[in-house]
Amino acid sequence: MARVEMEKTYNPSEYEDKIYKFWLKENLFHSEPDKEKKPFTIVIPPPNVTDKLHVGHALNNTLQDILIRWKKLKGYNTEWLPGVDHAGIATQVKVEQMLYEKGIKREELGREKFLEYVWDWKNKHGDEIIDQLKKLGSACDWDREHFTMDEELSKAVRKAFVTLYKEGLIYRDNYMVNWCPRCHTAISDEEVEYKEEQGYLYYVKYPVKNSEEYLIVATTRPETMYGDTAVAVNPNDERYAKYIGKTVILPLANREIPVIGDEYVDMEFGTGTLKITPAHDPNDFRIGKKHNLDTVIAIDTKGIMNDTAGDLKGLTREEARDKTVERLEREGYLVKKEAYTHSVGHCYRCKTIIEPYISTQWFVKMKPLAKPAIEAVKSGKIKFTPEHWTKVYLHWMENIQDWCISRQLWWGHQIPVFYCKDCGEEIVEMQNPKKCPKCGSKNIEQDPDVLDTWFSSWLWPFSTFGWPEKTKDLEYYYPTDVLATASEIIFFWVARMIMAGEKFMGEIPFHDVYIHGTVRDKNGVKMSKSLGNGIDPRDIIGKYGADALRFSIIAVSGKGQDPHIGYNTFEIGRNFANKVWNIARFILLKDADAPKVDMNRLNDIDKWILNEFDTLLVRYDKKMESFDFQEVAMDVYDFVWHKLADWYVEYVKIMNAENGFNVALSVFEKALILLHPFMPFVTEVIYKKINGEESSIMRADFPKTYDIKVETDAGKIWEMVKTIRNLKSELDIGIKKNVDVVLVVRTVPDEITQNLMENTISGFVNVNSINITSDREVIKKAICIPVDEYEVCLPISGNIDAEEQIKKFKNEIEFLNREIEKADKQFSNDSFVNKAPEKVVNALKEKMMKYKEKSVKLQQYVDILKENF
RNA sequence: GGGCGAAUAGCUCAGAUGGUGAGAGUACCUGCCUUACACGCAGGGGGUCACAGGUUCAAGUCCUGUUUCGCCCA
Repeated sequence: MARVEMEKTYNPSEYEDKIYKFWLKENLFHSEPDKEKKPFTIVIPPPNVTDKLHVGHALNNTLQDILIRWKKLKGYNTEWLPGVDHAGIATQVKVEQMLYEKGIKREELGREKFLEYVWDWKNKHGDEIIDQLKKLGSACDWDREHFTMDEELSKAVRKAFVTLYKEGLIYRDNYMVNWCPRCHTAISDEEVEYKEEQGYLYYVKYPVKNSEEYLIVATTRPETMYGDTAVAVNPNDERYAKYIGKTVILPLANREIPVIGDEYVDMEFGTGTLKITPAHDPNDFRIGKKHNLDTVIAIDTKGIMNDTAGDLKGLTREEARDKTVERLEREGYLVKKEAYTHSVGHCYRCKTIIEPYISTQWFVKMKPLAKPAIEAVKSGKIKFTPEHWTKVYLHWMENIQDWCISRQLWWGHQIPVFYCKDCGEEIVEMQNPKKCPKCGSKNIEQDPDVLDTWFSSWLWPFSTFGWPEKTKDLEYYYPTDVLATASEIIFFWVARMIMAGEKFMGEIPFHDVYIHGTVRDKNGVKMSKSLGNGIDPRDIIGKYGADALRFSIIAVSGKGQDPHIGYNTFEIGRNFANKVWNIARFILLKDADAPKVDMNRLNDIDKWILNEFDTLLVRYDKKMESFDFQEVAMDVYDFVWHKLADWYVEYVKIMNAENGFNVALSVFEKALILLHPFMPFVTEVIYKKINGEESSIMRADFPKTYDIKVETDAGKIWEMVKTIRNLKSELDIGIKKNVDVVLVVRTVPDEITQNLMENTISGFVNVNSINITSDREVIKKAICIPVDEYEVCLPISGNIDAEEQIKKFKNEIEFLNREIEKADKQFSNDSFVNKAPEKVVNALKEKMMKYKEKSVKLQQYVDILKENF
């Protein structure tokens, strides 16, 4: 093989784009159904089309890429299907803002024209996150990239809607929903974020009609009082039961409302009397229905007070609250206000405070859908990792509420329901109706609302493979294998996908759900745009390289733990990539040739590194199967850096071992393959340097073990080297100064071992001479340290700090004796000897024998030091 | 209010089914630009494993409680 010239440090930006283009050119990410091969399939959690890559995406996609690349090396037909979702609210808001800056309102444009603008925006900006995924090195099958608004996927959405509608699982109802006054649409329960907020509990007098008495209600939202239609008390409450059936006067509005009894009222809370505002509170809504109360809307869809609020009309909710409190106080109705912390719902997209609002919306009945999805997890068909998420999933599923799927937006899948304006018929079919099937009228109108984006995302694992058509792809790739995502969307998406899979495919969508942590900054705060504490992955890739980003983030992400990340975190990966690069640089300077490893010429050191590799390899697959990526990454790191580079390559260099170079290259190349899923770029660059520009590590065979199966002396040799280095340092002998070394051992080993020991040790440390002897007299004129059955001795001529050495030895002896004493106690304890596994008892016995031996030797050294120095 | 997770070296994190001087990376100290690498090499210091009980021959690891932090649900 030709000698290869390489730069001193690895420069990722010089290679990464080129390598990615090569992979694309060679079509290495693409998969076609192939009955001869087993598929391994992942569908990407589709990022939002308006998104930009953040470190959380980097973690999420690195994990998926690791799985895909590993399985590909293992010989699977891998398919990683990418794409983005249309993000109804977020995208519409973005485009509205853009138009607003140009002075255009969406209402002026009309639906069709507006949607043209949205598509235009999507085509211009929608690829940003896709480009970033490519920068990361993601081995996505771009030929199968999908978008939730594609014609194909839109058809799937319609099929799902029509199916559920015909089965009575989708219904329309006038119901209280979470309304976002800013986005001007209903949102689902899951899209509401609750936050603790500091507010007040206002105590307000409601006078009882024809009496001097009054009831005091406590409320956090006095501005809603214009919509009150009752005051409720608990019928079991002795204080108030007598008022039930009476009438109170609503202050300011001067409206008469009844006092009702309902056990829902918490007697302990506030004063024990509750104002009921059915139009603006979900609990009140329920009570209102139960008691047939009037519904008075006081706040409109934009969060503005209406006529019922009298001259407060036109004010925002916040303004109205202040004004109302002011008036109540002035007119003597306000008893007091006290500070009160309560949980307030906000829109997850725009953070505006949600206004509960009664409106006509479309809902999905969830209970029947949840049943098989619960079973799928309970039976173990679907497994969550880490396991504790199972409970979270089941708890939510078992208490599931109906899903509000209509959104008052234009961007999205328009609800495929048509109304006959003449006879009122509702038409829901796969094809748009030309006339009313009931009365024949052509006066037909489609529901103006669109569906929740998640109503398309929940079909993602099969809609992307062609459902509802029975395609070859669907048959081959479904069910997919693993879904990797963050815990935030277990409800939004994971749970719903499982329901949809069971409902429409009759089969689970994946068998493993891997939940990774949320990326946080150095202070443990979740990274977010609004806080400005996020690190842009593009900066990291520019500065450190994609491999460094990937490796580092895996290295700090414990299974399911939230990683804390700062810029210097990425040095882990960058330094490692450089180390790998330099190992290659060193080995490839020689005419190394892995296939020419002469297995008959292996010495103990060679065998040692091959053994170490085998150990790594066995752990590797096991840990990958259980999603312990951090452990795998650190295992590979440890092997490559601290075994291969620090000892073996160093050995080959020092000894200029010819066969050793071949061994080094052989092991290194295999290690590269194991590292490839974590650091795809640098491993590919080096692989090409070894195997030629047209080769690809992605086509490599997964390594097999060497199966050497011999114990070697190599570990002892490394121990001796470290001991001598340490002694030189402690005795203030310069590291470069040559010393004489004597290895004392009861039985001198055979000549081959002797030579190996002498040559290797004298290579690793500077020595004049090195001798192996069974003559223990040596120790009398030397400083020694026991290493296994050997005593590593440096004969001492000059002055040494004997006191220091004596102290060190004494400490060690003390420790050893303490341990021996402890162990003796255990051995005399019957329950230990009887109950502990034999393996443990024997191991302890053996260890104590070594400890005793060592203790005796050290005591001898102390005596000698005292006498001679 | 209920549930879940975390608490191990200054910092970021590891520590299968309990088994015997608690590990890594960083940062720190001491030497080294030793022609693969200063994004490096060699040597070193640093931890009553949050706290209090308990189970056990044996607890960082299991149980109970407490504290602090984070998340989810209502």
